Amino acid sequence: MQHGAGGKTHTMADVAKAAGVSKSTVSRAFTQPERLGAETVDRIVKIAQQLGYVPNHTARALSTGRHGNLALIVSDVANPFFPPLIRAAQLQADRSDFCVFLGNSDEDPRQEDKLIDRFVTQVEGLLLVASRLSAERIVFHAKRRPMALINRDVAGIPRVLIDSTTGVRQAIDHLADLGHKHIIYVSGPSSSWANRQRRNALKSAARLHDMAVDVVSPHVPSYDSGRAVVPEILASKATAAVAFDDLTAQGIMTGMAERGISIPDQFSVVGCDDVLGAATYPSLTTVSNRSDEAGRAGVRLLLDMLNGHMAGDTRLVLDTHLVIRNTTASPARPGFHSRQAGTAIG
Amino acid sequence: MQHGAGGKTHTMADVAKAAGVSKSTVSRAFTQPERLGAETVDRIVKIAQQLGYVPNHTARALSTGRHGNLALIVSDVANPFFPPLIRAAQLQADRSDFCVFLGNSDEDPRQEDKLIDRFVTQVEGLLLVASRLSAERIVFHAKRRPMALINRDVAGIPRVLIDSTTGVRQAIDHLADLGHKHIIYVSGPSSSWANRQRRNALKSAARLHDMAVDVVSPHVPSYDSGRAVVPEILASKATAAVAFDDLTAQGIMTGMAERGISIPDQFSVVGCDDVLGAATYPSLTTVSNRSDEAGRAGVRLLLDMLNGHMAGDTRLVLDTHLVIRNTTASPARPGFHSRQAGTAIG
DNA sequence: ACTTGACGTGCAACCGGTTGCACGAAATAG
DNA sequence: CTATTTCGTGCAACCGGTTGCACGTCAAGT
Repeated sequence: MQHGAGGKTHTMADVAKAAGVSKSTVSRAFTQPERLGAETVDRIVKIAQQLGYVPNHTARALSTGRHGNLALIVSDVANPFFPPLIRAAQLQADRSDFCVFLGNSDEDPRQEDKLIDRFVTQVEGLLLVASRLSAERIVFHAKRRPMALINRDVAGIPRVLIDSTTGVRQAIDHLADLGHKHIIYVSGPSSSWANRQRRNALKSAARLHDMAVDVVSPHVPSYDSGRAVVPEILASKATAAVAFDDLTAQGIMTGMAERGISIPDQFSVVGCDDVLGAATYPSLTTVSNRSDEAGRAGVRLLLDMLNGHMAGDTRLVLDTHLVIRNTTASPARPGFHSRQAGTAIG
Repeated sequence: MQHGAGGKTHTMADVAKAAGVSKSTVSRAFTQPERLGAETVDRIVKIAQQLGYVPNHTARALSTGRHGNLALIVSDVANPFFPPLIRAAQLQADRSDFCVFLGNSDEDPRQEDKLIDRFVTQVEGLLLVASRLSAERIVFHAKRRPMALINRDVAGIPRVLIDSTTGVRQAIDHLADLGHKHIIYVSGPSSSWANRQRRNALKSAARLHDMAVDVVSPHVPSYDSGRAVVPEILASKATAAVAFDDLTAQGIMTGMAERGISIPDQFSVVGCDDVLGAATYPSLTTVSNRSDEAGRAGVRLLLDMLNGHMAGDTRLVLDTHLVIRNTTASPARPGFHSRQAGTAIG
């Protein structure tokens, strides 16, 4: 018999019996081998191997309080912003032999509360990404377990923030250089911290260039709503649009194309988050997001806390920059040709 | 004091003391309330609520063997194919109050083995998606814990398979109807079960229509490799390409556009997996994937097993269909204009 | 040669629940 | 009115590890 062929998992007691020692000794053979006789450790390890023994994570967690698990809660797994973040967090956790629970709040604070309750007794730390919870709830949960936040700014909780401000400012500078005098911001959900930040950055940067700014707010950031707001965009005098995210921007591009409006010749578009890479055509000018770095940093922060380094009021800010591709150009000269449908190339 | 304001989690013993009963009674108040006096249950529940008591998942798991957790292991979280699947699996698990561990094998069988070892003692079931493990390893792990597979066909293990065959066949029929006589398949990784399936389906369907088939194999399915293989595609006489997945197809579209070749007027492209929605321009004709259904079904299968319904050799096949959008058209008439760069519209 | 200490290992309690069994009281049967 | 269930609850063992403390042995210290 080899490698637990029986199917059942072996326990520490099995190993102890087979090795002719006590449970404690087996336990120590794995956790503090230096305190045991070298040949004892060897024998135990070999026997354990033969038996296919794997220490029971649950039992260990119960007695030590160290689960080796952490919970990662995001608002929507399927939103392309998150997967790279999740992947990076995963990888970082893996380096410290941590397992990660994934929770999907579906943008619903109550669901988020429920998930936390379900996780809280079996993880050492919580990592909340773009949490929709109230600040009070966050603080409450933070008292139960070590916690870190990503893209949510609550004083006293260690957090890492992706700062779109720098990137958005660059975008406005870029548009100003090209000669745009009137732009429009297509905003995301009002509850989003990132949305507030982007809108504000855009407005203040535009003010420096004496640009006019319109704002249109779709219900939810998506391809469809981007496409849907195109008429509203065209109703304004803007010559360029900055969208809350790339999905929205892509929708806008499609909407424009459907009306025969050529991008960037007749209208410029800038996205945010760079989730599409250069995959659109024309390839989208956008603001980088660094979500993978955020994921990595979030986990690192959390793990540091668990190791006693009280991170206290850490506030890690990752700045962003503009990625210039092919959806921005100088505005069409007035009179050269109008933007209205019908005048476009067939 | 309310709601565990102290910060520490309360234990069952605390509740028992506060309610003047024994631990067992508190336990039963939650697990089998019908066996207790109604007012006793009420009192305990109320007190538990006041204290902010949450049953310890870990302790419960240790004594019952029921963790209420399951592990979901995918080959690459960041591949757009997976997030919808993960999301659906998540949701389905949530309905049965299950927590899900997410594992990322990064296409590496050893990493997958490692993850399973780490998970196995704290989950009730394993769900492997597009596993890169050998059949032997899969069978081995399946003996330790209930297991289900997605897009991996191992006899004896319950599995759900997304069958691209039907969709690919429809794609070929569609191209044949349009008048294409020569197509090219841009394949994915050779280790991929889906790739083998698609290539074979394509070849046999093409044979029925007397179509010529070329095959080009990129190293990894991605936007970049799609873009890179365009010269190779153009070197063949094919008038249409079927790509292993949408990312590759999108890369091809870009590569074509860069050479001034108009899609679908001068060349037709079909993707697979429908991960981009209608988000490209022109919107991509592709084969549906139903990955969300697969995720849901996988979890359901697993949960059924846990409830004693021995699923035995279940083999659930989800067929697919062609989604016709705007990247396919009749091939350019020979002589009307050539496909070569330079002749394209400015 | 006798004490002292280091070293290697075992005992048993503990982590926080669950559960088979037993026990006393109340309800029903005879 | 006693005999037998039924009902509600407590006791204590158990799940599979970890860990403080104690014990025995052997080598070094004096």
